[in-house]
Parts: sequence; C-alpha cells; structure tokens
Amino acid sequence: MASRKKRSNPHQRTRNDHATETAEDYVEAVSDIIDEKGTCRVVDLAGHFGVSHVTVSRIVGRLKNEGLLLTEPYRPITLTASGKRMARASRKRHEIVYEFLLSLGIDEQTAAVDSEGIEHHVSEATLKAMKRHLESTGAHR
Amino acid sequence: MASRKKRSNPHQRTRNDHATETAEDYVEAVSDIIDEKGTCRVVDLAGHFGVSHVTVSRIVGRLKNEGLLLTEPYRPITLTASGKRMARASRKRHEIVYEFLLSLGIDEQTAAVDSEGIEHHVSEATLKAMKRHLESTGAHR
DNA sequence: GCAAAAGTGTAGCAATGGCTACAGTTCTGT
DNA sequence: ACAGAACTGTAGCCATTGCTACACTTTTGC
Repeated sequence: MASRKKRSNPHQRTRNDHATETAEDYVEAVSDIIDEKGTCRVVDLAGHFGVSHVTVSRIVGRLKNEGLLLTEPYRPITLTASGKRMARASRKRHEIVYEFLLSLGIDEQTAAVDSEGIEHHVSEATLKAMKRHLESTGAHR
Repeated sequence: MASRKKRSNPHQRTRNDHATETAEDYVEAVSDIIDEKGTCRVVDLAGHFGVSHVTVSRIVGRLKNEGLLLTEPYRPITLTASGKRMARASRKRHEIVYEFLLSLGIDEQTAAVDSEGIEHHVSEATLKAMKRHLESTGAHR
C-alpha cells in the first residue's frame, strides 16, 4: 500500500494518492456488486458512484492495466487475485471505520458517508486504535 | 461549505470536492504561515506542501479569483475576510480531529498526518461526536 | 428473427494539479 | 549601485477524472 507509507513531508499528497483511492473504491465496489448481484458491469459502477459510464469505462481500463481486474469489451468485470486482496483490505478498513463511528454515537447514514471519506486517510496506527476502542467499549459486532 | 452538503448519492464526490479541499488546505496554510513569520509568499506554500512554486502560483491565482485571498505579482499573499473565515473553520476542524486522535492514544506524528487527511471528510455530526468524546474523557486542552 | 432497449466504447472537451525550463522581478550584500 | 541570489510568473507538457455526443454490441421482447 504505497500511498500509506510514511512521508518526509506529511502534507505531501500526490496524484498517486488519489489514484490509489480510486483503485480501492473501485475494487471494493466491484467486490460488493458481485456479491450482491452475481456480476458487475460498467453501468453498475456508474450507478454506484453517480458518474457517467464513460468515466467508469476509462478507470476500469486503467485498473485492468494495473492488474487489479479483468474484463473484455462488452463483458462483465471480475477481480484478479491482486484486486481481491485489495478489496478485502479496503473493505476491512472501511468496516472498522464505520463501526468505530457508530460507536461514537453517530447515525448510520452519516457514518456510512463519513467512513467512505475517512477510510483512505487512516494509518495502521489509527486503525489499531479504533479497533482497541471498539473492543474496550464492546461495541464491535 | 458546499462540499459538505448532503448528497443524494453518498459516493458522489466530484472534482469540486477536491478543489474545496485544496482551498481549505491553502487558506489554512496561509493563515498559519502569516501567524508564524509575518508574511506568506509563494515559496513558503511550496515548501509547506512539498510542491513546486508553479503549482502554488496557479492555485493561488484560482483562490484569488474565488475571493479567498489577495495578492499582486511578486507580492505576499493575504487572506480576504472570506478566506479568514474559511481558515478559522478549517483550523478548528483540524484541531478537533487532531486532539481526538491523540485522545485515542495515537502518537503526535501520526495524529498530525492522519488529521490532515481526515479533516475534509468529517461531517458536522461526526465533529460534534468527537467534541463530545473529548469532553467526556477530559482529554481536550 | 428482428427491432428496440440497454449497455459499452471512442472522440473530444474542460478543470485540476503535478512537473521542467526559461524569463522576468525583487531583494541583498558588498 | 549593481551583481547575484532569491523569488515569481509563463509556456507548455502530462495524468486524472468529470462531461456530452455519437457509434457500436449485446440483450430483450415480441
């Protein structure tokens, strides 16, 4: 997870960070959609993210080049082993943040929105602290 | 704060969100740098964010157009009333998130890095919950 | 089986934020 | 005062992620 490495300048967030966030969001969505409805199509992702199918199509192409997912023209999208690994890690992080926000007394709707924004900016140390908090308050599922 | 409005699709984060995050980061930095050393120059911001002066120059131009800051060619950068307001709000949010992370037992270095990433993705409701937590644990300064 | 609907791809545009290279301005020190 | 250092601006490149418009493929329904 290159984007979560320590930085000499903590403010330094490059284009690559955004690209990695996008990748994580997409593989996680692909995984979720496949779990829900069997297959994942471009149109499903477009609906999920609220963007046009064109944007999805281009990003899917990039992630395919990066070896995270597989697809052929006009065909459904599946994850590679690497993509599945990333999706699992991303989903886990997402869940911890979400549960943590709930444990603070935040409503589900808000927790869902905020956890999506936050999950990409949480270090391993902070994630561990959240887990600790969940266990200590017995609020984890 | 347009970017923190409710969204019909919670996944929907547009280019504007990123632009707003940049604006918040910049006005906050300008404010901090002026407090620290009296004036804020392009080169200060470039150092602060670890990017080239060219990138800073372009973004400063945009923020000037948006009425957040003032500057003339080869001159220092100051904040407008609107920019000061945004800087104050942003700094306050930043501080709450930072203190909250510390209260979870996270080290200062990590809290500094993570709070910068997280602050833009925290809703008012979550911010209130963090404040509540700080007060209940007596961990606020 | 074939027309319409749904889905996907491509072309081409915009805004943002990275960069290097080079040119111009301001400040500094002697 | 003036040369060199420091700072700033501009030109022009790239990648990412938005979009509309249009073309093409696949699926659906009769």
